[in-house]
Amino acid sequence: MTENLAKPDAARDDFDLANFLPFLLNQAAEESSLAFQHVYKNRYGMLRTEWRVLFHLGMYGRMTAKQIGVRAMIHKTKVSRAVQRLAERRFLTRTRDEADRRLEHLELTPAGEAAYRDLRGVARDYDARLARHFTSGEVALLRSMLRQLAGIR
Amino acid sequence: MTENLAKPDAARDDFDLANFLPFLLNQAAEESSLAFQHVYKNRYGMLRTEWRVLFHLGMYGRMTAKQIGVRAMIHKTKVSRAVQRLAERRFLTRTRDEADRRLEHLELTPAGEAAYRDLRGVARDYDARLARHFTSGEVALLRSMLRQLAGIR
DNA sequence: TATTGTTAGTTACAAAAACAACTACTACGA
DNA sequence: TCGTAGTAGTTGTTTTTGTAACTAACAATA
Repeated sequence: MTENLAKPDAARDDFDLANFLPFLLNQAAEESSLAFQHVYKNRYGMLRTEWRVLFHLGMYGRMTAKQIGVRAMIHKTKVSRAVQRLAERRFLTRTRDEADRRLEHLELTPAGEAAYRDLRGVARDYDARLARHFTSGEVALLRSMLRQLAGIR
Repeated sequence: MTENLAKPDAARDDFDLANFLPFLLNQAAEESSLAFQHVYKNRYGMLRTEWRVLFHLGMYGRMTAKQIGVRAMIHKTKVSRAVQRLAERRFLTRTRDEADRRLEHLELTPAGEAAYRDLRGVARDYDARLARHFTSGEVALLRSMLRQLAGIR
């Protein structure tokens, strides 16, 4: 092997991508979501936005697409398409508001509730499994820092 | 406003999506990447995978697409397309290895180096700005936990 | 030197996301 | 009550991804 090849073991400067917070956050988010993603995808054929919409309806009950979008910081286009797909699969019902006909109230069907409860259980276990690698104080700090970084507060 | 609407301020059960680690990680990753994303996108027309490839070449010097993929945990298809686009824009050169003609050595052009140095500076400032919200101990712990969650180690 | 397996990288096609334009409806002011 | 502006939600079009199949080159071996 010639010697003018790069030595990929030593960075050429002091910048370390692996310590760059946006990069680290993305890697951690992707990796730590994989198995959960696998569950909602294979068990219910759901996409990322779909389980998020399902969870919002499951946690807070009936609300409009707009409300979901604002709370979950999801663009209305994505909410609209997620709602369509969830409605097709009979996970939720849409009811036109007669007082303000622009609004559509969304509500989980029994099937939707069942899926929500199932996935909620999976999520609880999943979260606990991730947290188990750290002390409870560390996890509390992590959540608080992430909330701050996300601007959720 | 009618009173039989959902009260979205109180969850109906004890599960809190906003504390679910994969969700929190995703939100934090998305939000905290937005402004940086804006820079590499608008200043150099780059996509996520492209700046990552650029950074790997910038940090470690000449290497093959395969090596980048393994190091950065990026699928070869994505690397291939990112390399194509970076080559079109003259940010890198591709040299066929004459000893093993399957291999292609990638190397930043002066323009690529300049873009890397510029973005590296942006990344440094950006990281410092994010870190400033916390103590240095907190940030160190955060990075270490994220690395663990990402399986980077 | 065929044969089979493996590796590096590309390409084709389907799925999904992003962005913008659009419809239907409500609110408000002249 | 007409015009204008704003809101809720949908649809169409273009980019980007994801998946899998593909080509070209090397390696090992019979």
